Amino acid sequence: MTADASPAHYDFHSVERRWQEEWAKNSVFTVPDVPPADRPKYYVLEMFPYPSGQLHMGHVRNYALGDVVARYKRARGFSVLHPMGWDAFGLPAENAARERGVHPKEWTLANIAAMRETLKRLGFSLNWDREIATCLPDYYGKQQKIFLDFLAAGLVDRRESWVNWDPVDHTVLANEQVVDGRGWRSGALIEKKKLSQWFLKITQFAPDLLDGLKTLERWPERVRVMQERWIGRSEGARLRFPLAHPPEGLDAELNSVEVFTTRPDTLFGMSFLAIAPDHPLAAKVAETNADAAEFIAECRRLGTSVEAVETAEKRGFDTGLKVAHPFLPDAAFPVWIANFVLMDYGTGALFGCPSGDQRDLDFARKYNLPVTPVVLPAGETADTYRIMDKAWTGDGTMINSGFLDGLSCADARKEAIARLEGLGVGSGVVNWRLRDWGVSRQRYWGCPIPIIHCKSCGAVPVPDEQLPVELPDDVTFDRPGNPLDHHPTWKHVACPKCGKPATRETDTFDTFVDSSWYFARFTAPHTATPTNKAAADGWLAVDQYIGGIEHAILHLLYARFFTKAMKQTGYLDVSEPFAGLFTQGMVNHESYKDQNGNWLYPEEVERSGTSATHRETGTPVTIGRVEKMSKSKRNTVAPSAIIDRFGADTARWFVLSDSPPERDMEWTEAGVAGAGRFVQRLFRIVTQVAASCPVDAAPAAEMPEAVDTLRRTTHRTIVAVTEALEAFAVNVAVARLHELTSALADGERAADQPGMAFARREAARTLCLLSAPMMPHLAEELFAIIAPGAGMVVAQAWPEADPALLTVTRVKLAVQIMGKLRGTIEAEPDEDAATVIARAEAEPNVARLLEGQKIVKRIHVPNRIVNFVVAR
RNA sequence: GCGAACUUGGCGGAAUGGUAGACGCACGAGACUUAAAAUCUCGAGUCCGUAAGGGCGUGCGGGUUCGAGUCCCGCAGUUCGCACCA
Repeated sequence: MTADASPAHYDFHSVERRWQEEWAKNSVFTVPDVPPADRPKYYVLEMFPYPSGQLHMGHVRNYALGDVVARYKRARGFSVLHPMGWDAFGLPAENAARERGVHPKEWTLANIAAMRETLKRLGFSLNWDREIATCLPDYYGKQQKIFLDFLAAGLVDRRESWVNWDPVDHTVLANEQVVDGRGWRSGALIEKKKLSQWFLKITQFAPDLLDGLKTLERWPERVRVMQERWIGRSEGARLRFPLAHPPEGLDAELNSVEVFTTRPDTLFGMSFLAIAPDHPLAAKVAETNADAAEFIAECRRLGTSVEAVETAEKRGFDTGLKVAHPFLPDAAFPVWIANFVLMDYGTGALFGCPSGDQRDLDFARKYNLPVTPVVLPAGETADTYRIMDKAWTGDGTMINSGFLDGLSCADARKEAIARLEGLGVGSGVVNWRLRDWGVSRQRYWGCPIPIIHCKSCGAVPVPDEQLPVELPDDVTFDRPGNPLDHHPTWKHVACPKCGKPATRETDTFDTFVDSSWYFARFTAPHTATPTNKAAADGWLAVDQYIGGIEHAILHLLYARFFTKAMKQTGYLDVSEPFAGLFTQGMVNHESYKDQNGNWLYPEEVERSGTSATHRETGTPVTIGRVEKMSKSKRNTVAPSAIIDRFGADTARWFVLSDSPPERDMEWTEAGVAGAGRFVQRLFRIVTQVAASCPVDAAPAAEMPEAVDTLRRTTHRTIVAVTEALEAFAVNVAVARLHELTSALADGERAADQPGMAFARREAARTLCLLSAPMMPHLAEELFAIIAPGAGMVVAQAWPEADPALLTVTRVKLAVQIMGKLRGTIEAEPDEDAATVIARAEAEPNVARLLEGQKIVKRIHVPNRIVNFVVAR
């Protein structure tokens, strides 16, 4: 499809390029680092992309939506910061290096260039001077500085931690890279291995991160709920169970087992103590007990696969050890190693109360451990109450519980904690599910952790003047493991403290670190320090953040943590990075398969009605599900190809048109084509108006009906589109613009009436201004034609509706009998009730149906409805 | 298992408790054309009826109300998130 030369055809290629150049030439989207004081600021940010090589439709939707907000707010008089950058570190670059021999840096920078090109063709109102790429030393060097400041502030820790180790690739894998217990790439059986790792102490901020959620009113409720659960605050008690007969040579630390419980009220129902397979005491037992060692090894193998966790039955190993009970001096309870106890939560040990916890009950039944009911539900009697196969987790009255008998569960919890504290063996505590954030990755393509390991001085921070610690370019990927480790010289340096030979840390940061502060860097991307305080304080928080729901937990939580930690270290002054969050839906597409079951690209398929055939071979094609665009299903549509065929405005208009932005949308050929037709139609109509209605056309004092109707539609549309955009209902705004377009086209029929030329120009001009956030190029082009000399659309204020044209002159009311519609009548606005009701009663169809009925009630809702209630 | 969201024509969807289906896509009829494309006009929830009009309609069952897509209770289905959290 090529643009033809006829004047009625809109040549989007040249027009779009021209306006993009015009905007760039005039730097219209440039804002200073410190927001100007004369206008309110507005910071719009979309989640920056990973430079995979090609922009996809999800990006187009995300950025089109952000651009609507940015351009709208600009028109409303805000000074808008709208930057773009690249989340440029990460594994795919290393994979490309290993598979195709391209250097990760080259690969990444080439991808960025390609994607930047496509983004620019889409005409987004981005401040390109602020572009950043996380893989450049200018960015990651500042990140190293922040890390060292966090370290000095006590927000960083180095400790041993379990990782998924791939023994073939010599690398650590993320949980999602372990499939069925094997490495996703090598297929090797994954081992659990302990490595020294750097941790960011996000748990220090757990209460702040939880409380902060309450202030995030413009976040989706479900995201807040997900984060709340992830942080996982719970109240309970910690207490120690001393070992009755500690084995010889046991560390004092292991003489007792510490347990966390939310149910200290049920302590008298205890029948065993269970520890995690990774618990230090389990390891101690395994030293001398081969069976225990075998059991632990088995648990670890199972632990790696997700399905195994789902279906694994509760299994345990009796260590033979016994513990004493703080409230029952005469009793002793067995210590089991159990596969359902998590080392990561609480203390890695629990006391089992089978009557009050389903897991404990299942475990007790399996191993014939005693079950003592301690909570009596209302309506049961102690003598006859038995626990069968369901534990009672609800409220009730304490029984079989010594000094707690007769208390409610809540009172018993308080009393139990008081007693534990009195005995000095435990206390009430708040426990958090949130764990510290391990940020070490054994990879090349990431931000180097700025630490030097010295045999005498330990882990020494790289001095500020030696920052950034740059990645060496001369690396090879011809053998497994981390290239930084194999590099002949890079890691060998002098210790900054003592000057003796030492080695650099060869781990790099988790890439989530890179994206945890980029929004702050955008406020002053060229400053020598990580942030410029005045810029950061001036622009932050981000007023509207837009991205996919897949980042609901990790990215958003880490960014919130970084903001609080950066506040503590003096980099900025806000507590929350994103005041408003919008999560947009995915872009889906039909998928296609040929007769042999191979996926086909949309452009290989010829659709006709409900069936499809292969474009070249003519063989039948199976139309599959509508699902997320993905390379593996080949159901992708490349934005650049769409821009080639239809132009940027059409692509943008379509992704904004039909579906509400928070929901998934389906990309269809017919849909884009329809959007393309609308672009052409608008162009035709507005150019026709410009040609036939004089520029100096004046409004008429007395407007004929058609003129009045068009002007009122114009002004009502201003209100409707404004409301829709404020509510993020872009699809509704699009619908209202369709309506105004049709009304404008209708105006031609009454072209000769007094004031119509003015009304049509007004409608056309308004249409340009209102559609500019969605179709900025077309809006500029048409505005230049319809409003010569008025300057660019990007320099115009958002239109204001004339209140005089928003009033209604006549209203149509529905007339109901018993709530059923029976007719409609017209009335003056706010006409008195008696007159309106009388007119309603006289409406022929209503009168007919009311014949012989007794009206018991007449309901009149002014300007809306009249409803007659009749006796039955 | 726990939690959340959603369910409206052939399709995407609209609708401060007040005329359900705006707007778009697909579809049908007509105009223009030698023809097609493009464009323009008109039509359309469904059933009965020539029509006027009427019955039924927002997943299912109940409730509140003069009036429910909208509020409340229960159920089903779909989707998403978390998942042995002591």
